[in-house]
This record gives sequence, structure tokens and C-alpha cells, in this order.
Amino acid sequence: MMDLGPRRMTTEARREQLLAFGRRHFAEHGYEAMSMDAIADRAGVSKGLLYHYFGNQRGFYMETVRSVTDEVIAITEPPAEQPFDQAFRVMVTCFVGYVQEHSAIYAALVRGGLGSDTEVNELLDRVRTTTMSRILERLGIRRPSALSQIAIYGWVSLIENGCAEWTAAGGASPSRLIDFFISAFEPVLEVLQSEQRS
Amino acid sequence: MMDLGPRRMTTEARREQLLAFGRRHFAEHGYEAMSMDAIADRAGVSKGLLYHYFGNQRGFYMETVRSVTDEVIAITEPPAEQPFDQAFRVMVTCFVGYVQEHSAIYAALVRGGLGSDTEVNELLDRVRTTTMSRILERLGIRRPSALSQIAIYGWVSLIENGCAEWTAAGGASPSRLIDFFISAFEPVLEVLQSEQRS
DNA sequence: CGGCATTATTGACGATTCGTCAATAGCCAT
DNA sequence: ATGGCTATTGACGAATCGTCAATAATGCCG
Repeated sequence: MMDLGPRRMTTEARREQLLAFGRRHFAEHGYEAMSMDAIADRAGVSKGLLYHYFGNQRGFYMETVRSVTDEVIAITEPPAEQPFDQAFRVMVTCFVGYVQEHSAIYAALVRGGLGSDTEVNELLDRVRTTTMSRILERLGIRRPSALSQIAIYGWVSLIENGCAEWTAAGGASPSRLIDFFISAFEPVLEVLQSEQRS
Repeated sequence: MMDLGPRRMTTEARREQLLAFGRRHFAEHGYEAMSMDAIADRAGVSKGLLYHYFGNQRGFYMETVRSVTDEVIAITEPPAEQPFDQAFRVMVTCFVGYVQEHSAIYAALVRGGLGSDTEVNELLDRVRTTTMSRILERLGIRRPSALSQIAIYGWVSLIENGCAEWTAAGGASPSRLIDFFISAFEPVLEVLQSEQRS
């Protein structure tokens, strides 16, 4: 349906091809909307091949999601040399840029448009906790209080869902969006500082 | 397994009983972790009865989720007589209180611990958009800009996920949490005011 | 070039689960 | 009591999941 013949590929190449297909497919159709037979047909391979590479239906979905979250984590790495304010802005800007480019799959993922259970949420949470750690590290905070962690976590949720809503609404003028995200961090910073003193 | 005999109940009473069971069951086991046969067995009724009341497996799950989101919307209605600041605080406080009491089901829902696809997210979004409308109405803003809506939406996501993280971390000292949520609204308010002028 | 070993790929199969529906059984009115 | 209404049941057909022995494409080596 998609490929030409059942050409024999190397394991790695086939795997990458199937994951790329998975992103497109799940972004459009979601999880469990189609049977594995139908998915395999659309991908141009046999059902057995999908099971061979990913174990089961969920495995295919999970690996696809992981390929996205890993990419987000890699792209939002803040530059090491710059001072906090600049590095922070770069991080936010890169995140918004990524969502803008990959809005189909990522916005759907954040907004729960795709099937998201405990296991999927663990992958999304890895993005959030990684971002938290980077911020805390840059600020030199080694042992944040419970409230501090909740504050940062809440802010990360704000930019995630704000971005998702933004792309859904057309995705115009990212600069003002970024400015708002940064200003929204101010109350968080205040919590961090007051908690740090005590 | 749960009930005594297959006593014949009124339609409404049976429905309420099954929904109450659904909350407990899905909070603990999630969606699609068990077959309908197993769920019916645990509920102490036949599988056919579940299908009779809710149409299909997803129907049972969706109705259960809806019973929760409807309750959240009802409980977070801000008092009409008081000025904005006070009404706003009451609303936030009620929300935190609800999450604290029903943390098992609601935190799981927000954090994606339960299966959440497009349809489920529509129900969760109804909570968010209702909160947005209430805030805008109280502030007398009739036609908010796109950025204004995104800002409020992001803030609502912040308190939702912040609460979920808070209960997961033990759920102590809600007053400081509430104070943070209210202070986190300040940047949103600035956006609303500046957008309103233009 | 040709035959062989390796392994990527397939499709039919058994097991499980979804959702249906005719049959059953409890409750109320007369 | 008894008869009608309807809440409730469980066996059935259809569809899907995941497995596995068979197949075929590729590369290697003589």
C-alpha cells in the first residue's frame, strides 16, 4: 500500500522507516483506531514484521512516542556557556520551534489526542523532569523543596499546553508567546528564591 | 464478586452504582487493562448489563470520566456576589480541595494515568474552557485575543498538573500551594490587560 | 558465476475478547 | 395468585491479537 515490493532491508533501516511511518500514522489516526492488519497494510509490510520489530501493538506505539520525546529532550538542551536568562530564553524558543514544526505529532501527544496511559505519561514526564533538572542546575539549586518542584513542574505544563493550544489556534507570532512564557516564570522564580532561603 | 445476588434495581439506582464502581475500578486499574468479562465479574453483574447501560466498553469508561468532570465543573463555580480577587481565590481553593479528596481518580485522569484520547480530552477540556469563561466573564472581557486565551489556558494547565504533582508528593500544606497558583496568575493578568487595551 | 547459509519477511492459525440477542427471572399492579 | 413489564443474563458469531513454521531475498565464498 505504501512501499513497492517486500524489499529486504537492513534491520536498522527498516526500523527507522517503520518509526517514521508510525509518527505519521499515529498523529493522524491515534492509537488503537486501526487493527494491526490494517496498519501493516498501510505501511506496506506484513503484520508479522511489525510484531517482529516491536513485540506487540503497544510496543510499536511506545517506541514511536519515545522517538519523539527523545528528540524533544535533545533539541531543548540549553547552551552551556551563556548566562541563565539567555540560556533560558533559548530553551523556550527551541521548544516552541519544535512544537511549531512537529505540531501534528507533538501537540496531539501533549493534549492527549493520542492514547496516553501510565506508560506513555512516563515518557512525557521524562521531558518535564529533564527540563526541571536543567533549570535547577543552572540556578545552582541542588535540593529544591517540594513546593519548588511543583512550581517548576506547573510552569512546564503551562508551556506545553500553551504551545499545543497555540498551534491549534493557528500558531502565529511566536515572539509574544515566548515573552509570555518567560514572564510566567517570574512567580516560579520567586518561590524558588524564598524556598531556598529557608 | 461484589454485590450479593442479582437483585433487580431501578434503572437510575443501578446506573449510579455502576458509575461509582467505575470510578474506583478505573482509578486503580486504568482503561483496557481488564476485559469486560473480568470487569463485570468484579462489579458483581453480567457483562450484558454493562453493555445494556453503556453501549460498549468505551461508553462505560467515558460516562465514568464525564461523571468526574461534571462534578469538578459544579464544585469550582465561583461565588457570584464577591469581588474578583476573593471569588478567584475561592475557586482555586475549591479546586485544590476537590483534587485532594478525589486524588485517586482525578490526578490519574489529569496526568494521563488513565487512557486519554481525543474524546476523553474533550471532557477535560470542558473543565478548562469553563474555567476560562468564568474568569473572562468576571473580568468583563468579552472578546479575548488569541494570546489571552492561550495565557489563561496555560495557567489552568499549570494548576491542574501542579495539583496532580502535589498530591503525588504527599499533598501537604495546601495554603502555600494556593498562594503560588494565585501569584502565577499575575503574568496572565498582565497579558489580559495589555491585550485588552489594543 | 553458482550454490549455500543466513535472516528478513510472510501469512495462516489458535486463543482471547468484543458486542449482540433471544431467553430468563424478579418486581408491581390488579 | 397471576400476568405483564422490563431488568438481567449467558451463550454465540465476528473480529482482533500475537505466534510460528515456512518462505524468499541477500551476501558470501569457492
